[in-house]
Amino acid sequence: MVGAASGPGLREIYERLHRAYGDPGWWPAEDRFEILVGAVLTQNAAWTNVEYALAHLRAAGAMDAEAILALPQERLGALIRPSGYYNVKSQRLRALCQFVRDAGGLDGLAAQPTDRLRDGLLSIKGVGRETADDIVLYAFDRPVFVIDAYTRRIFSRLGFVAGDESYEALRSAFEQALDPDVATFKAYHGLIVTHAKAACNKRPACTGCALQRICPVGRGEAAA
DNA sequence: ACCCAGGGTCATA
DNA sequence: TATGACCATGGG
Repeated sequence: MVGAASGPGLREIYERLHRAYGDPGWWPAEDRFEILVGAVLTQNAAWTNVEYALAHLRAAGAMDAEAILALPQERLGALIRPSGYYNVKSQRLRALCQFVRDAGGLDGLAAQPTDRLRDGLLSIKGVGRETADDIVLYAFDRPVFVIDAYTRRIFSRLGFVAGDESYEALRSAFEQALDPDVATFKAYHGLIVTHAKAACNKRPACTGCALQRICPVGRGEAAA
């Protein structure tokens, strides 16, 4: 599964990234509920745009499930407009808030075992695997490894995975290759995104980047 | 003007 | 299972 035939392991990749970028400070949020909202709003959207939307919700006093459920759909859409897909995402936010309410609030969710929590989140229309795992890891501090497009791209170029595995297969592989430490999982995903933005998502090849010789290069280009 | 971003759903085959 | 269309804004 995961693991190049030779060379550094997942743990050493993490060390290199951490050495280069420090603690990425993920997930940036003022409180736990904001992580749930941000996880939905950031779907296929730039985080800077999500910040505008989050600021609007805070300013409107709508940073909690009941307040959001009390908003007219159109009003909610207007508040989150900068994060894109506002018609879709306003419905997804409502569904998420309804789920939180039905579970007895965030404390009710926090009392659930990880599998039940994750399955519950996945049952929400508009919450897929990555969004659910963002929430489970960053808002509820459970050791699940978040897989995203960057993770696939970087680690397939590094030769750790083929890249076309199912989400669950990939998640399972990462979780079993690492000690189940929540703080490490949180930082690791943040570091992957930080690195992708800093180097591996750009052309030409990133000279002197954190992963050095094993660093992947730009999209669609062969490794040096 | 074009490309993309911290995805997910739905219809179709 | 696996493609493709669709959703929409702001920054490079």
